[in-house]
Amino acid sequence: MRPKLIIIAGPTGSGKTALAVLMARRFGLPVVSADSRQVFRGMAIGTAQPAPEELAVAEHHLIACRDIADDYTAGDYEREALDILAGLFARHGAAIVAGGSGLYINALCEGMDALPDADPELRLRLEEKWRSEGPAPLLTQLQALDPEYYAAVDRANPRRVIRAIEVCLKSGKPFSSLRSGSSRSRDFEMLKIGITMPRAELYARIDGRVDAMLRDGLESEARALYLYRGFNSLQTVGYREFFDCFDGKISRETAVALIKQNSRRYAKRQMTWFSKDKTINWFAAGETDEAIAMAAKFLAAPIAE
RNA sequence: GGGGGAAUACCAGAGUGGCCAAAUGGGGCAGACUGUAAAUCUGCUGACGUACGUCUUCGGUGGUUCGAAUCCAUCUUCCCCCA
Repeated sequence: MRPKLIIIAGPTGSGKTALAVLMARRFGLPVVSADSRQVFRGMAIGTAQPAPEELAVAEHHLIACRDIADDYTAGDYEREALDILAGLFARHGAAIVAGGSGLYINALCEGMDALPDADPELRLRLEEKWRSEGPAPLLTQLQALDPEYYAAVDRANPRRVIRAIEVCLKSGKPFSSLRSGSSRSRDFEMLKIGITMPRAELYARIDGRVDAMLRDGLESEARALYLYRGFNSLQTVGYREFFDCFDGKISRETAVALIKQNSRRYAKRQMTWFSKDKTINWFAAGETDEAIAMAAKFLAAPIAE
C-alpha cells in the first residue's frame, strides 16, 4: 500500500497547527511543518510555532531546526521534507504536513524543476545593478538570455527577473527551457485539507493572535533578534515592524498596528495562492470533525480516541 | 461679543471657472509568482456597464456663467486669534 500524506493548508491564524495536532493524536501520526519561517530557531513566538504542549503531543519535524543565519529555500524544503517523510512513512505508513507556505507545499507535492540553486554573490551583484541603474540593463540581459521567459515575466519584479538571469547564467540554458510546468509523480497518496472562514472572522482572529504574541513576549523576542535583522529569516511579519520601532522610525503603537495589518495582508496572499489549488478540500474552521472524518476515510483507519 | 481660517471620494490631502469622477499618499479589494515566498511584484478603488459610455458627486440652499469643487449670497459645523 502506498504511504499516505495528509496536507493541512490555510491562511495564518486559521488553526492549522491545532488541527494538525488533533489529527496527529487521533491517528498517531507525526507532523511535518510546511512553513518557511517556523524552520528557524529563536522565532517561536512571532512565527507561532506549535507550543511546547503541542510539540509534546505529537512528533514534529522541520520546526526550529535551522539557524537564523541560514538560507532556506523551497528547494531545500522539498529535499528535506521528502527525506524526512521517507523515514516517517517507513515507520507509520502515513504522515501529516501542516503549514501556510504555499510554495513549499507545492514543492513537496508536485516537485520543483531541477534548477540551479541560488547564488548569493551573483544575486547581490544583480540586485545592486537593479538598484543603481534601474531595471533596464537587467531586462535587456534577460531578453538576450531567454526571450521566451522575458516575454512572460513580471518585469517590474526584481526577484523574478534576477532569479531568471541567475538560472540562465548558472545553467547555461534559458530558464524557460528548464521549466517543465508539469508535476512530478510522488510515491505517496495525498489528501489536502484547507481551513477557511469568513474574512472578518479570520482578521479578528489574526488581530487577537498578535495581541497574544505580544503578551507572550514578541517584543523581547524581536529585540533578541535585532542584530540579525539583515538575514532573510527575519524578513518576517512581526519582526520587521519591531526592528523599525527599535530604530526609532515608528512608534511601538504603530509597529503593533502594522504587524496586524501585514499579517492580514499575508493571509490574503495565502488565500489567493491556495485558491488556485483545486485539489484542496475546504472546511470551515468549526468543521474539524468533518475534516477528521475525511482524513480517517483517506487513511482507511478507524478513528481511535 | 469682534476678527480670521476651514469644510473635497473610506481616511489624509491637492485642485481655486472648462483639459475634474477630481492629483498624490494611506487604507481596502483583486491578482501574479518554480529555490528570498511571512519575500517580491501588479491592477482596481463614486454608481451602473465587458466596453465606447451614461448617471450622481467636492458641507446645505440659492445665485452668477455657455460652463462651477473652483466666483457671489446665505445657512450649518469646526478651528484659531482678540475680548
